[in-house]
Amino acid sequence: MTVANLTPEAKTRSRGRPRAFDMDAALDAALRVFSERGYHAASISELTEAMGLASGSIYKAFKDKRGIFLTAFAHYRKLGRRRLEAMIASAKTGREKVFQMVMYYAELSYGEAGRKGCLVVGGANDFGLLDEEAAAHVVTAFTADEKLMADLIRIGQEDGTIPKTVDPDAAALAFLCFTKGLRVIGKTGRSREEMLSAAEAGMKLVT
Amino acid sequence: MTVANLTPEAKTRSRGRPRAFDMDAALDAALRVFSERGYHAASISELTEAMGLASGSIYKAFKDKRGIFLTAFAHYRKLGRRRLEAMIASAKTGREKVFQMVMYYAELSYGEAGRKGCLVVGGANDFGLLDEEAAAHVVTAFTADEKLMADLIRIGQEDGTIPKTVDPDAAALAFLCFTKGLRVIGKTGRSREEMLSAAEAGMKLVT
DNA sequence: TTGATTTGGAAACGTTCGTTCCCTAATTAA
DNA sequence: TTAATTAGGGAACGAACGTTTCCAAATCAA
Repeated sequence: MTVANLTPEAKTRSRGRPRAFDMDAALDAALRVFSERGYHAASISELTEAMGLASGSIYKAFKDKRGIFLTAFAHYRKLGRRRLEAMIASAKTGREKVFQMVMYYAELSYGEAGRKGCLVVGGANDFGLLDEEAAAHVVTAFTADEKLMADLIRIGQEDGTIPKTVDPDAAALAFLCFTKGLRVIGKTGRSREEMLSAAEAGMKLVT
Repeated sequence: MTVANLTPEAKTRSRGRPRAFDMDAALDAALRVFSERGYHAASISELTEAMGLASGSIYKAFKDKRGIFLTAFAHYRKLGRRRLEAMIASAKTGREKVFQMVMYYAELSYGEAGRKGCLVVGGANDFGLLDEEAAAHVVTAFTADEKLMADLIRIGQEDGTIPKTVDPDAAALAFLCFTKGLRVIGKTGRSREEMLSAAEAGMKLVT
């Protein structure tokens, strides 16, 4: 959003009063509100309080409530993807990578993180009919996850840790459902042990 | 709600003007609004229009918006459970019963029904923090599903169609996540073929 | 220094929300 | 018939919502 200009004078400070707040911290706060309360139940008052900004400032930085959400959503995806890829990179075989991905979601699906919930899953629920654009962002997020999982499965099939009889696309979609379902159930307050044993059971999908 | 009295004069009509609208039809309409829009985004105006009732009448029949939701929620559960049990009853072996249960959700997870979404999944998203009572109803619904699935798995283990090596509780929770995840992904508009192949892949959970 | 530009913040705005009130209609009990 | 009771419906209400406006503060360009 900042530094979009790539011409020679790119990094020069823009004119006018400089932004005083930390954008990432503000988005983290917005994220928290949106995922705990959902898009519609999150009010501007809650957002201003959590972000530590007056409504006028927010409306200058983002154009409206939807803009706050969409920006926070992109921020959320970026952070999540980074963490997920780090976990996957730590695994050696394809099967282990798949397991790490499942574990990533399982670890987010209990306790406080579980109760906060997933912004993408919440978005799928909040933008069913109207707002095609927001819904498209949700689809993009799901599709990226699904494709990543399919790639990991194929890696496993090449290194021999996953049977060639598995249909990578069908299994990837099944995993997508499974991991997003973990996040749904996680909102209802399950224990770490339950979620981890469900994750282990889920690995049967690549058998 | 009506006919709660079981004393001798049970079935006598209550005093005052009798209810003119069809309660089940009204709840069906409320259901549609709530699952398409979510609890918070569903306005009383939308509900009155869909239910064909004035706001005054609604507030007399249910005490408030929350009351409409809770009643519609119970109605939804009753209908769903009935359909689900019918499908399960049509299957002979435990494994086939599990498959029918998975198929039940897969068939609800594409096209129009998919876009409408699941009221229980939606409820899990809409009542995260506040409203402990509503959240408890969601937990009850999930738990019932999970228990039913665990029972079906045990049936399969007794009739020999599901390996005894499967942990029924872990697998049931995994199936719960998987089927609720189907409903989440179903909101984004997948094809019947995709969902059915995901359902088939999901059956690996009882392997 | 001056002017242009942008941010920060608080107050104010119009709208819509959930809810209540009140009057009329329909039914039972006496 | 009359009184009591409950449902139906629409108008009205206060509150909260998302948004806009306006002014002071901070920075850059000249």
